[in-house]
Amino acid sequence: MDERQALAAFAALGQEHRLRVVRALVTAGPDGLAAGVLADTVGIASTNLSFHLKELSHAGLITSRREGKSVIYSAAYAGLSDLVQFLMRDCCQGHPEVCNPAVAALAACNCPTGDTLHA
Amino acid sequence: MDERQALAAFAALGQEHRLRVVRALVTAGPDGLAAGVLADTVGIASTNLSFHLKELSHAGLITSRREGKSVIYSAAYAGLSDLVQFLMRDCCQGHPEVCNPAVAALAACNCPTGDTLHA
DNA sequence: CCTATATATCAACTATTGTTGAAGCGTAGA
DNA sequence: TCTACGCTTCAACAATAGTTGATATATAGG
Repeated sequence: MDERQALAAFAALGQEHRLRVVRALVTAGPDGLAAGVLADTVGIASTNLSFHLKELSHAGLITSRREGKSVIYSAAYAGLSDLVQFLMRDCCQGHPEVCNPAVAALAACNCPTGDTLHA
Repeated sequence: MDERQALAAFAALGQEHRLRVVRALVTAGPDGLAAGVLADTVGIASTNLSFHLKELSHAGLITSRREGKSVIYSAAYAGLSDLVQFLMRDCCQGHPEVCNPAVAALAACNCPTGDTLHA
């Protein structure tokens, strides 16, 4: 991930409605949620949601697939991961014993194992 | 961390100059960097940098201390950690075996151990 | 106490971003 | 093929954020 992508991703997350969308999708898991459900969850007009979904998609934070009349959105876990990596890269000039917060970040997800999703 | 703080933090990181400041400080480690050095590193006027530093400080992403004539800024590792935690909280509805990206995020920092910095 | 250095604040301007309503496309079922 | 539904696109407006230059505060040294 380069700076331009990271900027797009952080800017995308720095907006109330978009952050709620991403959190809803992260919670929902790989099955995702339909655009209509998201509009209700977040509480905005569908026309406005569309704008934000495009923004998030562009930033690589969500993906979409059509399913009948609905469009289903889901979190792009690899994109989220890359973003955190970008932020923490080169931390403490190669003395990571002081940059433990990433450990805490991991703990929040309670992920015991796994290696399939990250590109 | 609540939504308001997370929004402030992500919005802060979604700006070219502020993202560069944070990355420079994350790289620098706990010793931090003087405002003047940051202005040169990032390539903006000091008056403009001040504005961005206030924004980052407000968002809980950096801290500052005075040292002689200079003001030294450093990354708030706990704040960064909280932010990632907020984003990943409740992921996959309690089925974390699918949300492994946080593992990758951790790997980026190569932190073997540590528990002192996170509040 | 005066000057130089380092950083912060303020007010004005400019640029960017978010919201809304109207209209358009794709899919499903009658 | 006609109608209904779900979602997206477009153009206009409203709101917010970033930059700049002038001015102010704090510290250190002469």
